[in-house]
Amino acid sequence: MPKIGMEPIRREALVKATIAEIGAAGSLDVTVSQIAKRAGMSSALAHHYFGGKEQIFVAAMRRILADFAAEVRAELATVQMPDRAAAIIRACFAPSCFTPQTISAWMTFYVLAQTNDQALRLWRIYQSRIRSNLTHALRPVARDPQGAANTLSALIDGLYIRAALNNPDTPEIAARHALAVLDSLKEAQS
Amino acid sequence: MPKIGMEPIRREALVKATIAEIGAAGSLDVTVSQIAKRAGMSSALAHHYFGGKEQIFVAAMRRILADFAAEVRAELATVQMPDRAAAIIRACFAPSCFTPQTISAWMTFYVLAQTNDQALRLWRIYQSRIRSNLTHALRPVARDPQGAANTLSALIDGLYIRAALNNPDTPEIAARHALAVLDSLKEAQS
Amino acid sequence: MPKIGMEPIRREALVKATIAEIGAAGSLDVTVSQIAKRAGMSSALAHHYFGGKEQIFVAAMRRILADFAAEVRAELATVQMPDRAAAIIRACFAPSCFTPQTISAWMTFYVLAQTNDQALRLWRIYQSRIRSNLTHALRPVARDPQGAANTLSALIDGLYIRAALNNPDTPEIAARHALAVLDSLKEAQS
Amino acid sequence: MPKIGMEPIRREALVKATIAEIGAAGSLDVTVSQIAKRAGMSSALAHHYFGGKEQIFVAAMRRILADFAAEVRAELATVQMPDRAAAIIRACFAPSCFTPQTISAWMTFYVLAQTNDQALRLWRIYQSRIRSNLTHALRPVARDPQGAANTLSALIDGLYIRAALNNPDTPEIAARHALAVLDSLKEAQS
DNA sequence: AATGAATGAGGATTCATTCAT
DNA sequence: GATGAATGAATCCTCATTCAT
Repeated sequence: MPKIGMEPIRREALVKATIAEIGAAGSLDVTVSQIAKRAGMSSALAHHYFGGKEQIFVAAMRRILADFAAEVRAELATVQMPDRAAAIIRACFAPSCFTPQTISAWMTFYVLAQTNDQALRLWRIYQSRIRSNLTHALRPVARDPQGAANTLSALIDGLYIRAALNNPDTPEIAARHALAVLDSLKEAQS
Repeated sequence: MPKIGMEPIRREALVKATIAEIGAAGSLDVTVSQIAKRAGMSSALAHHYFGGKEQIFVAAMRRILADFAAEVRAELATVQMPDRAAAIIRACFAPSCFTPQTISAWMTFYVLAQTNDQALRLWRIYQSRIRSNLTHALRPVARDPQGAANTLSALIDGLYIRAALNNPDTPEIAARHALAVLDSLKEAQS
Repeated sequence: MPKIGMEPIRREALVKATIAEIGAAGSLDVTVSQIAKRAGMSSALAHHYFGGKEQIFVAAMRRILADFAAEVRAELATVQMPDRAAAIIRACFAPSCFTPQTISAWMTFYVLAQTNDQALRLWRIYQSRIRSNLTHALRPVARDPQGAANTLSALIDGLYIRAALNNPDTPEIAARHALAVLDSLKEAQS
Repeated sequence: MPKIGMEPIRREALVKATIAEIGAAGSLDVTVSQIAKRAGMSSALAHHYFGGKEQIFVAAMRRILADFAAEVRAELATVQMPDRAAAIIRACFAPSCFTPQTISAWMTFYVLAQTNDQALRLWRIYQSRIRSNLTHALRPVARDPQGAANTLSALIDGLYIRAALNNPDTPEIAARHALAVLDSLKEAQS
C-alpha cells in the first residue's frame, strides 16, 4: 500500500482517463467525476492534483501532443533523409491518430484553444514544430521549402479532419493523397 | 393579442442569437436562456419552437452553411469561367468568415458533428458541394480536376484553421497561399 | 394554483425561513437548501429570486431591522413625550427581541457587517436612527441630549448582548438597568 | 529525528495562525488547512494537536481573552487606586484591541458562544472578571459600586462594537466617552 | 513527531426542461 | 402565441477528517 510518491501516478492516470472520456463523449462535456472514476480515484483527489477541470484538460492536450511528437520522432528514426517528409506524413495518418479518442481530443482541442490561452499556446508550438520539421525535410528536395512546408502542413490538417469525419477507418486514402501532393511539390523543382 | 406568423421571425432571431452567443463564448457552452434573452424572448419559447437545445444548435449550423454557400454563389456570379476556382477561394477567406462568431461556430461544428448525426450530415453536404464546385471550376484548367479539387478543399480547411487560430485579422495571407497553390495546380497541366 | 405574482410571496417566505434557520443554527452556517426547504420551495428557486446566498442574508437582516424599527414605532405611539426615551428602551428589551432567532440573527449581523458592505450600511442606518430617536427624546430632559443618547444607545447594545448570552429569559433585568441609567441621566440635569 | 517538546510550540503557532486567519477572513469561515499552512505545518498535525476545528477556535478564544486580561493587568500595574477604573477602560480601548484581527475575533466570539458551551463559559468568565475588577475599583468612589460596574462594563461592550464597526482607527473617542461616563458615576456620589 | 494521501459528504450554483395560465 | 414559475438533476469544488507510513 504505497503511500508516497503517488502524485505522478495519479496525474498520469487522470490524463489517460481524460483522453478516454473525451473520446467516449466526443466532446469536452465530460465531468470531473467521470474522469476520476475511470482513473480509479475520487473526484476530490483529481481536484487536489490538478486544481480544476480546465487544467486537467490542458494536461490531456499536452499529453496528446507529446504522444504525437513521439510518433513523428519514431517514424523519422526509421528513414533516410530523402524520405523524411514522407515519414512525417505517415506519422500524421498513422492508425493511432484515428482512434475515436484521439480524433475527439484533437477536434476538441481547436475549441479549447479558442478560450484557453495555454491550449492555444500548446497548439502553436505543435504547429510550428511540425512546420519546421517539414521545412527541414523539404530543403534538399523543394525549391521553396518554407512555402511547401506551409502547404503540406495545412493540407495535412485539412485531410485529417476530412478523414476523421468521413472515413476514420481508412486513413491510408488521406495519407496517399498527401504523399501524392508531396511528390508534386518535389517534381515542381526539377 | 396573439400575433400570427411569428414563427419564422422567432426562429430567425433565435438562430442569429445562437451564432452570436457561440461566438461570444467561443464554444458550445451556451445556455438556452442566454440565447433566448439575446433573441428577446423567454427560454420556454425557444424550446417551444425548436424542441431542445441541440436542435437549436443544428439550426444555427444550417444557417452558417447556408450563409457560406450564398457567399460562394455571390462571388461566383461576379467572375468568368477561368477564375471560378479563385473566386471560391476568395469566398472562403472573406473577412466575414473570420469574425469571432463565425470562427467559433465553425470550429464548434467539428465537435458537434462528432456526436450529432444531423450536424455530420450537414457538414458532409457542405463538403461535397464545395468539392464539386471546385471540380467543376477546375475541369477546364487542371489535368486531374477531381484530385486537384480534393487537394484544394482540404488545403482550404487547413489554412482556415491555422489562420483562425493564428492571424484572424489577416486572412489575406492564407488566401494568397491558397491561390498560389491553385496556380501551381494549373501550371502542372500545361 | 396561482402562477403569477409569486415573487413577493416567495421572497417573503425565504426571508422568514432564513431568520428561522439562523436562529436554529445560532450562526450563519446555514445552507440555502435548508432555507429553501423551510420556505417550501426548491433551492434553485431561492437562487432565482435572490441571486445568491449573501443576498438572502442581507434581505433577512433588512427585515430584522425593519421589524425592530416597527416595534420601536409602536411603542413610541403609546406614550407621551416625557417618556419617549423609556419607550425606546422598552422596545429594545421586548421579549420579541430575545427569541433565539432574533438573538442569533442580531449577533450574526455583527459578523456579516465585517465583510458585507450592504450589511454594514444597514447596521449604520439602524444605529443612527436609534441615536437620533434617543437624542430627540432626551432633548427636553437632559442637559447634553446628544451625549446622553450616545451613552444610552451603547449601553443598550452592551446590555443586550449580555442579556442575550446570560439571561435571555429575563430581559426585564437589563431593561430595568437601562431605565435606571436613563433616570440618572435625567437627574444629572436638574 | 523526532523533535521533542514540540507540542507547546505547535499549539502556540496554531493559535496565533487561527487568530490571524479569522482576522483576515472577518469571520469563522476559515479552513483548517489555511490555519495549518500559516502555522507552517500540515493540517493533519493541527488535528492531531487539537482534535478538531472547534477546539482550535476555542483555544484561540482562550488566547484572546488571556491576552486581554494581561493587557488589563499591565495597565492596572501602572496606576494608583483612585484611577483603577480608568485604567481598565483605557485597556479596553487600547489600539491592540482594534486591530482587524482582534475585532474579528471578538465579534466572532459572540457567535461561537451561541453554539459552543466552552466558548460561552469563557465569555462568562471574562465578563465576571471585568465586572469584579470594576466593582473593586469603584468601591471607594461610587455609591453603588456593583451597579456602576455593571453599567460601565455594558457600556464598554457597546462602545467597543460601535467603534469597531464605525471608527476602528480612532478608538480614543470611544475611550473618552467611557471615561466621561465614569466621571459622572463618580460625581453622582459626592 | 509529522505528513502526504485519500475521501465522503455536502454546498452553492446552473440549467434544460415542463407546465399552468 | 407566450411566459413566469418551478424544479430535479447535475457539476464543480471544498473541507474536515482519517490513515498508513
